[in-house]
Amino acid sequence: MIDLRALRDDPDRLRASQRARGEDESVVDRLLDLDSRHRAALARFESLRAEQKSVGKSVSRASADEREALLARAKGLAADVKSAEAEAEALSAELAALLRTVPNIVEAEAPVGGVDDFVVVDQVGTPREFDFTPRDHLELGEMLGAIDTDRGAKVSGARFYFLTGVGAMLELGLLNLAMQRAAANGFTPVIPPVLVKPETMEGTGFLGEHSAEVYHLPADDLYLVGTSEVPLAGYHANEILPADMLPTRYVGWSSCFRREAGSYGKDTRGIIRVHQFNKVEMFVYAHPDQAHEEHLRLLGWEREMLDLLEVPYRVVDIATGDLGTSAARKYDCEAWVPSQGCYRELTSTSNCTDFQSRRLNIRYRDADGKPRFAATLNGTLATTRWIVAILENHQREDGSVVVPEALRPFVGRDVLEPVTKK
RNA sequence: GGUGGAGUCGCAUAGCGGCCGAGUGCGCACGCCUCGAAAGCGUGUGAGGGGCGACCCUCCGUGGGUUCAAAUCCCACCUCCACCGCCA
Repeated sequence: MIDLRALRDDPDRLRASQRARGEDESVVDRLLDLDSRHRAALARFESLRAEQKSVGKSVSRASADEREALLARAKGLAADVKSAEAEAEALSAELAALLRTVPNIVEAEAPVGGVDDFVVVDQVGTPREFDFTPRDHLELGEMLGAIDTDRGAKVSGARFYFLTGVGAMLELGLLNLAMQRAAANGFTPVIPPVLVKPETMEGTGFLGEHSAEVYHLPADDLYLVGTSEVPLAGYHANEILPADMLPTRYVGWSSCFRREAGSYGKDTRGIIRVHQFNKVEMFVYAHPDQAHEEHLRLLGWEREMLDLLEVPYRVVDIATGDLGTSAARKYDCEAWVPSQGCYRELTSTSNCTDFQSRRLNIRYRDADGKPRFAATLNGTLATTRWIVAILENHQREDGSVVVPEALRPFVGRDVLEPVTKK
């Protein structure tokens, strides 16, 4: 949620942001209009209410003969107050509803444009030259006895899979390495709930344009999270954090659930795009003035992980039109996938500034003792999808896969050997 | 799932439907006292919102209701505690 008072002072800032996102600019004037009507209604209600209170008080002190008249007046006022309050509340609800549809204001430095207008910030490593035809991750996974999508489909349906044997070990190793690195960097490890209440899901901004992506359990009115960003953002909801607590860094490990609605026919093979996967996610509560620097630090930690896994990747500055609702700026790291001959997203780090904090009411006490909204940031340290990049980039002609050095202690072996020839 | 109890301004507690429209203790901050400290004394001490301002409004788990007036009465829900049952 954006800051209404800041909007009053500088409406052009939101206009520019909406333009950059390719979103409706007229919302600015509708907001300003609703806001002033709301404040007028509120003033009306408040003065009537003040009068009602003072008249009400005088009722008890009044003599018997004054009483009748006062009571009549008080009754009249009660009715007026009720309708004035209803009017103010209606406008307030309308304003809040409109405000909820407005995405975060983008960082001025973010590249402007759509999905394809990202800027490549850096490129690390070069795609490997194969002197044989590289296999894709699913073929490798099946040879290694690591990935079983047939049985995944049998048991749970399309976009589900089993990780078995070295596949399971590889995933655990990857996630453990990520947790271990994050802990070493000062993050507090967290295993959060993966079912959350509506207000938590709403607060993180996932029930807007992405609501079709989210699993909902109607019997309990709970949502399955698509990332541990959701419970980690809710963790400090409705709290005022002491100033010296910032930045507070958490690293969450959770299963993630996504409906992948509307992606029929896209990435149907293997485990690139699935309904359930595991993810290690960094989540930081920061001082708004330090959010940008913290964002770059998160990117740095993501790159450290990718470096450890020895896969070629590039860093991409996402364009304004492709930013999520809550993000003011977003960097993705994309790893080279040999079988596809292109880079695919492995990490994503967003600076949500105080957008989520406003919705979730997450504050900190500033130096002057006043509560202010904190900034929130998130970034990926490992996901199931990384297995794709690891298998494909480190494969050998016979279908075996060399385990990256850093992963070996966690996986327990140097090379994954095929269990079946194909 | 059942029965009983409880949810008040950081913590702990008080609170007859209006006259305290939230009191007291602790904690905290500042001041006095002191060579310095402790103790003692004094003052202050929540959040959100509106108004140029004086000020005003909202919030006593949440949401409804009764009333001129509700922390206080009624209804529903949520959470916590205790015990019982069921499952592991």
